[in-house]
Amino acid sequence: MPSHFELLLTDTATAARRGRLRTRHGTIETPIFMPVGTQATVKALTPAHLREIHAQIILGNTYHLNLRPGSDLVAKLGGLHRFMGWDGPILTDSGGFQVFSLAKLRDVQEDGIAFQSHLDGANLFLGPREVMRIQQNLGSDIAMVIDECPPWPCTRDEAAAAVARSRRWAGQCLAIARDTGWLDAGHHLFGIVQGSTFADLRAEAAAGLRELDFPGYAIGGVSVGEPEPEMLHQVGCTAPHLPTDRPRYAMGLGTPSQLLKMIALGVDMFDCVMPSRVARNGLVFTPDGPINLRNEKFREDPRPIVDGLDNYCCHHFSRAYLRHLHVAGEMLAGTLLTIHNLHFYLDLMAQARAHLEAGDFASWSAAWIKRYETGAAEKE
RNA sequence: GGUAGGUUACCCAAGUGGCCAACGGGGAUUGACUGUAAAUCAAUUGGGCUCUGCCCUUCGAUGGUUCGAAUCCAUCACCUACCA
Repeated sequence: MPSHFELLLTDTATAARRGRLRTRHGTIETPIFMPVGTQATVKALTPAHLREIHAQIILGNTYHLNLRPGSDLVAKLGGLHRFMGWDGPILTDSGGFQVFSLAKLRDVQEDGIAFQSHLDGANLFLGPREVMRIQQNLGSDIAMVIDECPPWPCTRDEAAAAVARSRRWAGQCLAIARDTGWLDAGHHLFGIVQGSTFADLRAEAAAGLRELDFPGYAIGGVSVGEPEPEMLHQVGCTAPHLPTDRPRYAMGLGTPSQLLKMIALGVDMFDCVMPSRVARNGLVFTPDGPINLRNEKFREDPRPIVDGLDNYCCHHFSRAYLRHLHVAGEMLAGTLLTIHNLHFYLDLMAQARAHLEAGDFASWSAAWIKRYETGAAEKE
């Protein structure tokens, strides 16, 4: 299979990579963070905002969009890009994670997963055939295979079963993508490595997917409640088993410092609801750690969240004003703080790319992480 | 001047003899948030401590009844409505 991924360089001191991925809607420079837009919107932002903070690619969600408004409707209206007014690349998650997050409404069967809609209780079924049809309807630039994402902790038998099932489903998804001309048309399909906390199962899962030859590979089954060291360990022992000439995507992660640590482990792509969700809850990121703008100490703080950071929020507004908006329940707070947090993440990735090119990624990253985790922001 | 009702913690507001430092809201303070059922959720909100409990001070003010009062009685202050 022709690769649309170009590995520009690999760091000498770490396993970090600088890459470039071509999609139907544009080229993505990696490492990259992808803002999450589950329901055909990155909550609180317009596509214009996303452009302004230099978002390269965003996420959508198969499960949610198929439930509402329905993928047939989206297809009828010209596909997800036109529907939501975003002409950049879109990656759609398959809904496998919803098996985990909506566990009470789930029944994992051999050829797919039976869900009960969290909206109205209607029965819904997602298998390889369904998720591929939905993602084709949506017109995803990068589709994800459907996988089984077991909770943490889980037994070795459960993890092994999830790996086997996920591998089988991955093969079926890939066959559909090939047979329908989806891949030839320039769309991508990523396989997902499961295996929970069992390194050998993850190696086995990676090998199995590698045989199938995917355009890209994701590390799944993380950010499901496990402690951070465990999460980093699993990412670290999965990445080396993935082909170097394909993009690697750690699903659902992470904090700013976690991102840098995972870049050093050889991961190229990330997505996480954290920056957008916590923004709406008043938490914002700074180079000195996160701060909770709701805190009384920011009541009269005239400074921007991050002095000198080049985004609309930091250019125009004080912490005192942003705190006021949030405390008063004004919806503009969600917009401005989301702009800041996502830009902070995207800017961090841009810095990482620059330092990879400059050859000083390791030292820069170590210093950045040290400053961030020292938590000077909280000690002011 | 008369009659009736009212005065509870930052605000609103339950509670009419012991299970009351006092329900419930709001506000405030703090925390959580990792492939989004989240503009959500949780804790705290009289003071002190040797803090899964104990002590002190509080329900307009003062005095009283009672083993025991936010709850009953008396007087006073203020608020509201109606009558003069």
